[in-house]
Amino acid sequence: MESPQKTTSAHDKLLRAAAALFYDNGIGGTGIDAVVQRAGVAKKSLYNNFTSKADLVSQYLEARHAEWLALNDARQEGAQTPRERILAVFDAYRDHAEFAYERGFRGCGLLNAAAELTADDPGRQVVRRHKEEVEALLLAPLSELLPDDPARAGRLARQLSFLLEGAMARAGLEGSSDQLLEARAMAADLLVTL
Amino acid sequence: MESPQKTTSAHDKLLRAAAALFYDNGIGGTGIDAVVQRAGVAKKSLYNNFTSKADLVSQYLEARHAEWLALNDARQEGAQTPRERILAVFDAYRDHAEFAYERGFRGCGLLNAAAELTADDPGRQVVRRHKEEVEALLLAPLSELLPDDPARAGRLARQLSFLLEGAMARAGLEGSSDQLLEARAMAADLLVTL
DNA sequence: AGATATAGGTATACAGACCTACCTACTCCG
DNA sequence: CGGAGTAGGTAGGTCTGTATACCTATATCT
Repeated sequence: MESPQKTTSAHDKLLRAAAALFYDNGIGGTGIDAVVQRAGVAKKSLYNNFTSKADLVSQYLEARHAEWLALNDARQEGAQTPRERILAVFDAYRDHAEFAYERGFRGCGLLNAAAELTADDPGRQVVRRHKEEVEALLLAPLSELLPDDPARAGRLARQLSFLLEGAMARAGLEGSSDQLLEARAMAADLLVTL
Repeated sequence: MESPQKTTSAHDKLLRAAAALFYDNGIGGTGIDAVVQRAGVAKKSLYNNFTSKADLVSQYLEARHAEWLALNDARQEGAQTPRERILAVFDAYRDHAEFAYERGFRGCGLLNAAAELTADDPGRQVVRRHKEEVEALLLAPLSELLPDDPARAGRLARQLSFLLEGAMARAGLEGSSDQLLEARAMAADLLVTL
């Protein structure tokens, strides 16, 4: 089987430790030794569960994406109208921002990672997929609201996703997640005319 | 005096080389040796002109900020109305995006650097100042357009700056600067109602 | 011209990176 | 039970990074 949870599998402990350190100090700024020390496991265990640091990074990115999806699903549960489903995406982003580790909020972990990965790194693909998925989640309700104008729905989805991304980038710079609330309010404003 | 241009001062050669390498490979991904080799300069010269790599990074960030300001000034020359002055800021960002080195476009160098710098790094302060300055450049014409509603002008400036930032972040991910054109069009749309 | 500062170039200290090796111990499973 | 797989722990190997030292050569300034 995959891993029927022995105590708390070394794999999970490593991923959790890597998540905190990668987010706080950056990927390049985090050494293998720091990860195993924080995880409280032997270095051997790391290389039993991951083929390399790049593999650990890749799984870290996937995990953060999955983490956000779960938060979004939870928010979508409570959303009824298309308009609420759009704002739920903004709420999910804000929820995700609460995942700050000890060094404080530093913006979107996926975006930060992409900024530090080289252009050909496979990890960037994960980040691109994430952003596409978010945009699709914005587009679906908009298409419902504007069934006769798909072009406008597409432009609006893109605009909202830019807004979200920009708010996240600025939030990371300032170290606060207030910008995500602002962005949500802006999105709500844009939607009242529909 | 400062440095009355001997031939092409080592300081400039180093900054130019660092700019290309930092932008293409990231700051952490760029070693001192690579910088001096590309600059065609001795390592001694680096440590004569800069106290450390951190100093080089800091001056790199300042230089990119100044570079953008120059591009913006040029664009503002041709702008007459407040509306044009706002769109000129978007144009300047697009101009700046054309500063791609051999590895292609990778988004806003300042934002990428901030993503990879730790929370307490002084370099982040430079990036914050840059973003504040951009937002101020957006706010001034909006205050002219909305002299009786400064609150709305402020919100709009912030929204436009989020739009710009988000487009830049996405553009860096995709490796293309088309998103900046989209953002300019969105901004133009938002301004027609004023 | 002579003094001072800057530059080239190589060698090197010193730390930290990623990864592997070896040995021991526990646990799972037929 | 006995063997295989996973885990802990330490040690080391190789590479790369930042920064300095030393010596020579060139350029600038009085």
